[in-house]
Amino acid sequence: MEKVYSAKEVEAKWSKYWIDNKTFSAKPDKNKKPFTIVIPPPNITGVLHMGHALNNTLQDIIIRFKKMSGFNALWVPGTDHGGIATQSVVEKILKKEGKTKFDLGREKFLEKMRAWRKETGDSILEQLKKLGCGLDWDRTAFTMDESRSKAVQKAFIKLFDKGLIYRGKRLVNWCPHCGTALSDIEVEYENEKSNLWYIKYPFSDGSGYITVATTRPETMLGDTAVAVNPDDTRYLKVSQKTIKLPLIDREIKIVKDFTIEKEFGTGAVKVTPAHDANDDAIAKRHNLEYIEIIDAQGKMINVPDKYKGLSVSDARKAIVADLQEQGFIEKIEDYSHSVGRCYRCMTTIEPLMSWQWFLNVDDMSKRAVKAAKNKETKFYPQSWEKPYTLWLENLRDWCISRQIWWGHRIPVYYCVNEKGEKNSCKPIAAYEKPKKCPECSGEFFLQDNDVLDTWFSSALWPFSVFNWGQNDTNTNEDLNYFYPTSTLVTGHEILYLWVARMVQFGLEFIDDIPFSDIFLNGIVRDKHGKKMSKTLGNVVDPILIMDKFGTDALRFALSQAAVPGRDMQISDENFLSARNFANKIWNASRFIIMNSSEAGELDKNIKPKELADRWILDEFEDLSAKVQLNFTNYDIDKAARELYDFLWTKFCDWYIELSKIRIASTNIDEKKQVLSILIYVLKGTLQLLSPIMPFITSEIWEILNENSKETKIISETIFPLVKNKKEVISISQQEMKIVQDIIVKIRTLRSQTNIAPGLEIKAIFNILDDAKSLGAKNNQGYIKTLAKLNAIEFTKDIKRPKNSAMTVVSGFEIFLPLEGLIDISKEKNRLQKEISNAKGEIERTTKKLENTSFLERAPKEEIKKIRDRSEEARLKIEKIKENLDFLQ
RNA sequence: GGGCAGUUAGCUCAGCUGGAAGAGCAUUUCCCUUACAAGGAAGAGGUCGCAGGUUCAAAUCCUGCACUGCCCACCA
Repeated sequence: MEKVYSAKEVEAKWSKYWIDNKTFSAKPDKNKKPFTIVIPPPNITGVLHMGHALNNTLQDIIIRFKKMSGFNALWVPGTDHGGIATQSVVEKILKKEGKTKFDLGREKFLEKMRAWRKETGDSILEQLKKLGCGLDWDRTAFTMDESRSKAVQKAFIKLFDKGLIYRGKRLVNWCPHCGTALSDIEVEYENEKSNLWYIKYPFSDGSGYITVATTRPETMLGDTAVAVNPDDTRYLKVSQKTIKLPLIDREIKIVKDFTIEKEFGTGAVKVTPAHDANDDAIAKRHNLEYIEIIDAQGKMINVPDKYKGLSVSDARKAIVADLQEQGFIEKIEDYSHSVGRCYRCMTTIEPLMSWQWFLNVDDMSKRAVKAAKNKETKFYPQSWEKPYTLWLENLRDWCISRQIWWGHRIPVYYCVNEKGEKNSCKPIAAYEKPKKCPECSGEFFLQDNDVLDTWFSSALWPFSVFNWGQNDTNTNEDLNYFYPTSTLVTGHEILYLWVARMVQFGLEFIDDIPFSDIFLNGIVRDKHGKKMSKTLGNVVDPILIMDKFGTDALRFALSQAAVPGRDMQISDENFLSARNFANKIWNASRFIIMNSSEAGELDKNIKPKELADRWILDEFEDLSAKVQLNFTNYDIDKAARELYDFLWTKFCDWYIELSKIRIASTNIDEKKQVLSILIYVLKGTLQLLSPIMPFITSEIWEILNENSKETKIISETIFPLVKNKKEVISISQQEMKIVQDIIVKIRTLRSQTNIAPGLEIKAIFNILDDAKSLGAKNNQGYIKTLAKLNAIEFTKDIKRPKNSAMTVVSGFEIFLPLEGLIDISKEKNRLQKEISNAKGEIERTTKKLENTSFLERAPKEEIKKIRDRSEEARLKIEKIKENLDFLQ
């Protein structure tokens, strides 16, 4: 074994091994309990970023943990076609060639899309292999492959036939850049500095005007009313009047609506039903006319020639200028308000009227809410449940059609005549083009041009990956066994976009929730707390981190930072420290392996006879229980920290150091004993760590078992059983604490009196309390080794050795005779400081002990603890003072 | 406007079923001690955001407030 752990070869070896040997493939098996995770399918546009690295590391940890806990663990891989996002990437490439998708036409363009997918499609899955993910690669799915497409069709047809999917012309969120409608959650709102224009709308009868305040003056050409609050005393008498719209002189009414806030602006609102969601609602209540003035390209239509064809922003400038010139602008204020943008291209959304397909989700939403409230779907952390149910309760129908080409084409066919003109027959939803129209017996059909929202197929993912929808039955062997899946691990940013819809569809189609646990991970931020983004240039590439620090280091650093539901800041320091940890594990193992190979065959039976042995075994049991509990509760961060602390501090700094004296022993039995315990604890710890750091633990495990009959594959092993341990500190742990205290005290003494670290010296322990000193007496060997002493003299009432450094621990005084070596004045200062520390302790404790309420109400053990502490501090001061006198 | 998190050592964060303030990194001193200098030993560094309250006892429970970040909402 090399002195420094080199991750590269080890990682390449094991990620290949797991794939070649199908370590993580799973089939239905009645004798084992399933544990299933379905991957959040990354978009095929994607390259692995930190968010993926985190999300998939967490899933892999859970899968490996469950597998090693005896479950039939399955993790299904796959990718998403990504709808608008992916199409726009290819469109950008076309644009560089000076072409648009229309130059190619639908079929050619889709060919191009498929070619692009083939080329770059699954590269992210390759990166997941590098990350070590224990996925069942034979099950790799794609949202647009044959099986998944069939599932989409089946789902659509079912919903259509049930009457839940319908087509209508409605006000939708329209992205002029992407040229498609979007659902409500695909719009992101952002505050923008703008103006509030106050425009005078003259009454038709010439009796003055009413002023409206608006952020969108250009839409005035589509106004069909002005609305005021019915309680607004300023406008009590205006409702009989009409208004003559400036610039175009169209006559519009004044309506009264309770939603209008009197305090805002002038309390009078211009109403543009065809281009504003609020106005649309008002228009419905008051039966107002809809006038469309903006088209799908974001250009003005149905307006005077002067404005026709202008973009929205140009139209705004022109209209404001004209209004100003004609004296209709009362004033212009600075104003900041939120503007909706397309979540893919950040273009400002235009609300406009459009023919679209909608899905009525009322019933599914209610069922999803019920499932959450009954804790059938549980959230980790729980705080997400409330916003989740709130969102579901206030859902409007989902606009599922998109005017793009890349996606699942809507399986609806219209009966047409020979010229291709639509007949009035009812559209038909079907897998294939119908042969004959049931209404008119016509034989010509056209398929709907739109495709489905990419999230429609994503919503089917938890069961479409198990090939739901391939036939008339609603289930199959895989679904029966693996569905509902166990845990969904994802970021909260797609809680509504994806998670909620999977639950809705699972309940709708399978009549069961898709997963019981929803584990939400946070966002990975840079070291300044900024979200990583290409434009900011602060993106940390996980692949580079893997190459630089090792994949296990990346995984460990992410795990340690992954407090459920919380964002995390991460930087090279985290990875560096994790890499050092990997090296530490490597070297500890190296030490043990080197020595055990010299020792020959080891005892299988562990006979812990020494304090240190009992102690480390107790500590290991605690660790095992804690880590397994943490994994179960998705507290991956806690598990990582527990393992780090145990391995580094308890195992390496203490137990291995303590074991050295016995390893060096000439007594071969003694040597074998301690080595068998070292190996036992090391192996167990490697197992517990292997879900987080699978590569290094696999490698060490293999080396450890080189000549053994045990499996050489750590992933195939089962975790050590957790004994039902009480939450108390064991006797060994108490005793060990005393020994450690003594060692640290002596080392401190040595360090502060500048005794050369290598120099072995003698110590005198002057016993003050026989009972308390027993532990030290029984474990002198440890104290000598770790405190570098060549002898310990136990005495009572000794004469103080001349010029010695001293300190007091529980049960005795310790003297280090250092004739001629110590600086008397320095030693005095040091002792003074110890006294002042002890005095502080006395002050704190006496304050409590003089408090009668404390003595009356606090538990007895607590009072005893304080008394002991107080007494110890008192004794300490007394002894140090004696020594100070002696030094003088 | 509503909701949810967070505020602890210079930095990143643990601790929060109430009983002596913790880790990593950075920093100071010493040490290349035969597992590891990607290491070891010993230090220094905090009135736990502010103000009240409950309690014998509060970083931990309750109530306000401030700041930061996120989410939701029909902010014309």
